[in-house]
Amino acid sequence: MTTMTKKAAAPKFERIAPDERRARLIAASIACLAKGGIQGFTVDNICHEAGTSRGLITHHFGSKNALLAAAYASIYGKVLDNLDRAETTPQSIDELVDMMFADSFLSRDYLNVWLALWGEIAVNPVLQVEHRKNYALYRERIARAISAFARGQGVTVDSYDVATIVISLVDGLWLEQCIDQSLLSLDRAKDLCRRTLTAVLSA
Amino acid sequence: MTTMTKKAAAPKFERIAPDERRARLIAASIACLAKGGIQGFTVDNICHEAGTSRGLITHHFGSKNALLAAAYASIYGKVLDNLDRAETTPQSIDELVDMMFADSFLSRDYLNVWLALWGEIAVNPVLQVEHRKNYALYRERIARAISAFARGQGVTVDSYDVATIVISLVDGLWLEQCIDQSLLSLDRAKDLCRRTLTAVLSA
DNA sequence: CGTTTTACTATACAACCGTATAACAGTGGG
DNA sequence: CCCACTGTTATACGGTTGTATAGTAAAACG
Repeated sequence: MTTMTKKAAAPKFERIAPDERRARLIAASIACLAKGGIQGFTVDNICHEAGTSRGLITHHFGSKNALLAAAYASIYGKVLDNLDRAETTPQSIDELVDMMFADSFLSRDYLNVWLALWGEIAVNPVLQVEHRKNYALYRERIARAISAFARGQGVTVDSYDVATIVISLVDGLWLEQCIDQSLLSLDRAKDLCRRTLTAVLSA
Repeated sequence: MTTMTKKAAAPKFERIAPDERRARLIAASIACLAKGGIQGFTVDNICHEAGTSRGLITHHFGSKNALLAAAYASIYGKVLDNLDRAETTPQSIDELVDMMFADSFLSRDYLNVWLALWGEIAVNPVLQVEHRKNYALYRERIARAISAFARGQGVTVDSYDVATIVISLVDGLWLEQCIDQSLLSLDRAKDLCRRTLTAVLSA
């Protein structure tokens, strides 16, 4: 009664464009994955993190699993975008290494998300499809950069092999740093990567 | 009535030594992790896989999480044992590589277990402790093998750096093979590892 | 053979899981 | 200004979660 004056009656919820809402739910999903791994990826957690009610996941994505796939696509998309945005072909080993680690600035939380997703990919067909698509693009780009760089140096390499080595190495280093950050700093990881790349490319 | 003859009255359950029962529950846990990742690691799944009732996990381990830690310890213990059992110091790059991949014969299922556990380590303090302990021992042993091998070749290296590189590379290669087995065969993984090791050790 | 111990089963429990459903409310078109 | 549309909430649902509890049964000990 007391507040019953006709004063614009504060809206009971925020109504925003579907795309924007989807983006927020994806962001919340990533936050949940970072905090609690795949087990933290629950409807309750996500919607609480996003500040919405539980119904929106179904409404905007159809299912929780579809949201997971969308989140994965979003993350990988950002990585690929960063790779595309990177200027030209790397002119030095250092630039090549920086390119490989361009996304790791996103901190430990971000790495935990990858780890959580990787564990799920192996047992989740929908994620598997999403992964395959993106990984192929990723390796393609890394291989191209390596190929261009090697050509500039007058060296010939099987760029796909080298790309696989470097990607695996970086993933492995991330893994270690992510699991126990006292073992490895970003600088040391870059250093080890540089060292390996130098050796492999000059062999 | 018909079967009411006093014929030793088949026992209603199998009563075995606690150690043996724990081992079986751990084996069942690993099977569940392989099949469904960390989300497949549930009391119901594990006990059904082990052929027991649900009460035994609490009885023998105290909690599900303690069982998970025990399973991780068991897996890592097997890896370390295999490493110890390996003859002497590797005499060639090939032997070194074989040593690194000695456990991967345990197939894709086995790799899925690692992946599931890795994703959990980052967010599970109990697993984190277990991991740190075992990883230190693992790297120690790999570094020692590399050091001994390098000495035999008359090369001097920072064996810990090289160990970190190799372990990361192998983990990364496992990762890829595990996520999408169409990308990488064991032979090719070994080959890439051999190539990297050769390059790094001769630099 | 009777007693004690404890491995084991069965069940109960509250909390949480993902999704389906219905009602509500903000927005744009007429 | 009213209506249709749909983004949003609230709730209900059956099923599953991990653990605590109570009772059963098998083996060990005297």
